[in-house]
Amino acid sequence: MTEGLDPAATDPWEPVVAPLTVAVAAALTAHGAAIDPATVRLQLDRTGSERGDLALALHRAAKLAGKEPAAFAATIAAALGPVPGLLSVSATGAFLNFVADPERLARATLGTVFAEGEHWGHSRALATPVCVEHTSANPTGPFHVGRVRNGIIGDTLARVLRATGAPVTTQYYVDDIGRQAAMVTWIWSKPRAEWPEEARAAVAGATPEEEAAMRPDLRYGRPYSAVSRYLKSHPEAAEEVAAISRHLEERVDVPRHTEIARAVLSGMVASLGRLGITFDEFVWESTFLFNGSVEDVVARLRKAPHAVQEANGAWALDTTGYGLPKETARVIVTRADGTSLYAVRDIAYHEEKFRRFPRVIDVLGQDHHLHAKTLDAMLAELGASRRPEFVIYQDITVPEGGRMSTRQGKVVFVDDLLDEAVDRARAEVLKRHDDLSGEEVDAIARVVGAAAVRYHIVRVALDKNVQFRWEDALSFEGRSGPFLLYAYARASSLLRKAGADRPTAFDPARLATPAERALVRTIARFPEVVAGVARTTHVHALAGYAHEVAEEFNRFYESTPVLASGAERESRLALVAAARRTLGNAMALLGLEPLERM
RNA sequence: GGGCGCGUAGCCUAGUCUGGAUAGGGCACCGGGUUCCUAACCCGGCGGUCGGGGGUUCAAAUCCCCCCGCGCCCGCCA
Repeated sequence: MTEGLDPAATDPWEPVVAPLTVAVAAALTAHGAAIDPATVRLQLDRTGSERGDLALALHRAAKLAGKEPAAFAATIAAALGPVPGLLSVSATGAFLNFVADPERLARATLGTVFAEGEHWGHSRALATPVCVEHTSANPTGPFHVGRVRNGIIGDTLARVLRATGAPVTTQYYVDDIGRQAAMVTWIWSKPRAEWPEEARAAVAGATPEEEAAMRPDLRYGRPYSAVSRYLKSHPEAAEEVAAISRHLEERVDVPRHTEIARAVLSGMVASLGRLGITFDEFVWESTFLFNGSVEDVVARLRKAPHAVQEANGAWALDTTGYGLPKETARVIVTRADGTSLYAVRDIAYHEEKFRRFPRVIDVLGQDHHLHAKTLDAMLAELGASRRPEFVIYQDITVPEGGRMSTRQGKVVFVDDLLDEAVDRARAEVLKRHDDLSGEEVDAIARVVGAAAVRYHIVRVALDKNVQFRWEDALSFEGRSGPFLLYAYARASSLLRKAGADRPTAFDPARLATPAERALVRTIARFPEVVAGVARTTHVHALAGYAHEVAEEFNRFYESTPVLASGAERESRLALVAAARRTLGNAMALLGLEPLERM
């Protein structure tokens, strides 16, 4: 679809910005401030205001030229002849303000939107294949909201990278041999009568039939916290779990282990599916143990320049030279008994990734930050030529303090949140419609509920803790997922009523009201936003942009008649179609399903 | 104790990388708007020592230093 198109040409602002930066750089250079166009572009303020669409501060350039700033700005403004795409240039104090030609921008913007359709906003800037690993929670029970932030960030990032031309493979790394998975197997392979009292209590109340009907992650996950607590005070039981772990590592058959792990994972994945999160591949940690690659990594690490053997026979790596804090510089490679640790197995996994992908991105919670640095140091020690890029996000915290924790009972499960969101959405739908079937109502409620939850989590910057509060997570107003869906549905309704699904004929001169022009300017920024998110991994910026588009569309909608308008009707319908397309494409990148009506 | 991240109105949040002109939104609260295209909306109002102090600069929410608060990490767990 976009074949043959110059990637830069798909950004409607580009035909304005490119000649402008060249012209300004030339004027500055001619007046004693030698600055190249690239620097001008970087310093150009594109936020837009009532003063203009673009602005440039000239204080530094004035200093360079040895002139008084305001006078210098006036000189430059006067020196700039007509610039293609610009309506006016003015100097205010030491600032230069530029107003883009709105008709030209409207023509370029709507034209590009219609030409590119579902690829509008996308580019082919990043051609390098990339593996995005995210979520990777242990198969021990249902997802809580804290865990799912990883999946929402990872899935959104994968969608954005695909939209910028990268072939993306998403992976979920399943730890099927560690202590956590062993705990689940340990309890479920015991007769119920031999379970610790607290574990029995955790599963009480369900008949065998009810239990069999439960989704596997819910079913097998119930005794997990009780078992975890029990093991802390019962070393003999902890030893049994450790034995299971060892057997797994030694490939001794552990009855039911794989069956349970797979079942639990299938339930967890179903839960993520409700949020639109899917994976291309599941990678089982055990494969690296069984195919000999862990053994190989261990052998190479023991011969590495900074390898040291402890008195008890354990092997470690001194990573002091890699910038890790002194206290954590000694990384254990193998235990005294010779068995491997998670960090070492993760190296085998990453070496495998790099054999297949030139670029590797890992989405990790902040609790794994040190692990990420350690992994990087160990890969360096092994002479790896490529390193993973880490996308680190902060935790979701709860009002009573600290992050969510299943074991401490400070937890909200994804399914419970989604169920509540869908229930509330259903009530909202029923308030407004009596013409829909039960299935239609349910279908809308499912989409709206999922959008509310997913948007609530992506909207916050990665490096910020998200405070979880039910009422905020379930908001259908203001800066929310349903707000986006609502604007989309309104636009869809207009086009439906006009009987024009794909209006493409428009006259830019007819889009002259402030609301129309503001909407065009916002739509035009979409490609830049997508490219920026791909570059920075700041997926929350996309959530913010989508809200802006919906907001501008709503303002336009409230202030401007479309169907009942006269000569402007066709052009306004085209603008509605462009807004709907932009919103739809942005929502697709955010993993939100559009609704034609709600 | 050491390390990483964060601190913006009653609450949540954008902007910090790349310093610029009155710090954008949302929730809550107050006041308006529907014989008209979906009021899950729009318009107006209220509300800000950008955690505190110092520094750099013509200019600091943004850069540097110190301090305070919060989250997390510092396992031969994962």
